[in-house]
Amino acid sequence: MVEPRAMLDVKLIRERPDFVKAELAKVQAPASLVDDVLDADRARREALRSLEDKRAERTRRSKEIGALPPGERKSAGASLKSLAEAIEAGEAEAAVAESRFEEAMLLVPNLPHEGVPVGSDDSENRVVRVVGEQKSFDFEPKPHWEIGPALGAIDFERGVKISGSRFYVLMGEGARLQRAVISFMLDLHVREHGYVEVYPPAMVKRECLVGTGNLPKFGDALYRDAEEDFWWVPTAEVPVTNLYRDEILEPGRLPIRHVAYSPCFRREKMSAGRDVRGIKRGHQFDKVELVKFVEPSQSDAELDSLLAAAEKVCERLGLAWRVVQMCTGDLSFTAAIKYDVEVWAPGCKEWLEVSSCSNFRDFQARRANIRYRPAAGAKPELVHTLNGSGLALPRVVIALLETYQQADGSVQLPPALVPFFGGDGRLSAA
RNA sequence: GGAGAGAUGGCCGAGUGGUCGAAGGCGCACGCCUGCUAAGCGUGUAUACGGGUAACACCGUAUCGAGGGUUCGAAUCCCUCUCUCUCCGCCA
Repeated sequence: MVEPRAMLDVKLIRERPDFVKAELAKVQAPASLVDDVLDADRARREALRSLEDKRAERTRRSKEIGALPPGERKSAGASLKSLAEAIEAGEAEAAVAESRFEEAMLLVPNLPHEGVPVGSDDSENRVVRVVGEQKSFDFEPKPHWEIGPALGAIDFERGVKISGSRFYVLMGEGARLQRAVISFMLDLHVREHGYVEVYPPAMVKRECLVGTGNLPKFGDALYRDAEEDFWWVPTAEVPVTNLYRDEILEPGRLPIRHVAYSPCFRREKMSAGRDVRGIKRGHQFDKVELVKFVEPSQSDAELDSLLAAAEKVCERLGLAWRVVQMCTGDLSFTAAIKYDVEVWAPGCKEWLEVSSCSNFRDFQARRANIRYRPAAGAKPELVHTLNGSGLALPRVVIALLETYQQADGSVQLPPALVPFFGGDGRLSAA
C-alpha cells in the first residue's frame, strides 16, 4: 500500500478547508492547492472503499473454498475469476488516485506559525535586533575579493579555470582559515551547546529530499547523478533530518540536537547573474548546520535556543550581526517561522545571510515519517524539526577578512579563532 | 568487480499454496501471588489507511526487504531489484 505523504494533515484540509486557504493566502499560496487536494482525496477514498469491499468479499469466499474438500476447490474457485479481475482493475484505479492525491499534498506549503507577522514580501520582514559594533576604519576597507587574492588566500582565476564560474579556490592561509572556522564552530556547539556531532553523506537518495521539502518542487536547484538516484545535498539539513526517517523514537530520546559540517551544492539557477563577485554565492560551499528533533510543546523554545546558538558564533567572532524575522510572505516553502542571522561585511558593505533558523513544526516530520512515543505504550506522534546554520562558511570568511583587515593589507583574526588557526592568528602576504 | 549465503513482528526464531498478522522464546506493560532483593502465574504487547464513535469500543483493507508475475487464494511458487553477511580481487 502506498504510504500517503503529506506536508499538512489531510484531516485539517478536509475539515477546515477555509481556514487552510486563509492561512495559505498569508504565504502567497493559491487556494486552488486546497481544492486540488480535496478533489484528489475524495476520488482516492472512493476508489479505496470500493476496492476494499471487493477484497473483503474475495477473502471471505476464498476462505470458504479453503474449507472445502480439495477436489471441490477448483470448480468453486472458477466462479471467483471475474471478481479477481475486478480487483485488479480496482487496484490500478486506486493507485492512480493515490498518486494524484500525494502529488497534490506535496505541493502544499507549510502554514505559518501564529506569531509570524503577516506581510506580502521581504520588504515587510522585521529587523528584530542589531548587535555588535559595525567596525569603523581609518582607511577605506576593501572588499574580500581584493583582500583574498592579495593575501594569496583566494584564487578566483584558477577556480574558474578548473570548474567554471561560481567556483573559487582557497589557498594557503585562506584554506586554513576556513578549516579553523569550521573547527571553532563545531567545538562551540558540541562543547558548550550540547549538540551531537554528525558527519553525514553529501549524496542522498531522492526520498530524503522529499522528506525535507526540497522535492518535488525545487528540483531545479539541485545537482544529481545522471545514472543513479544520487543527489548532492544543498545543505546538511537534508541528510541529518533524514537520519530518523521512518523511525519511532522511544520515550526519553527527545530532544535530539545534531551539529553537522558538510559541503553543500546548489545550482543557483534562480540567481543567475547575481552575486557573481567574490565568494558570497558559489555552487559549492561549506556549512555547519544545526538540526533538532523535539516534542511539539518544546519547539518554540527550541527555536529561541537555536537562534541563540547561531548568534553566539557571531558574538565570539566579534562580528556585527542582526536578526531579521521573515514575514509570512517571505517564509520558505517548509518553514512555519523563520529568523535570518546576517553579519555585517564592511568591505562590500552588505549584511550577509549566514543562517536561517526555522521551526518546521511537523511539516518535515510528516513527509519524512519521523515520530516519537510520548510514553511507553503510547501512540506515536510526529516530532517537530528545526534547523539553522551555525553558520554558513564562505560568508563568515568574508566577514572575517573584511572586518579584521589592517591598513597594511594583513588580517588579524579575533582571539576565539587563534587557537584553531595557529600562530599569532595573522594572515599576511607571503 | 567475482563467488556464495541470507532478508519474517522491539529482538531471537518457526513457518513451502488456504482458517497466518503470522507458533515459540526474549524483552516490555498491567494484574495476581510471594515476600526479600529474585522467581512464579495470568493477561496484553505493530503500523498505516478507510469506515465507525462525543470519545472509546468495534469493523474492513494493507504490510513477512522492495517491485512485478502465477493463482479463486501467496510469508510460502516464479522473475527483477535493493540491502546485509562471508570469501577472493582492488583500493583512499
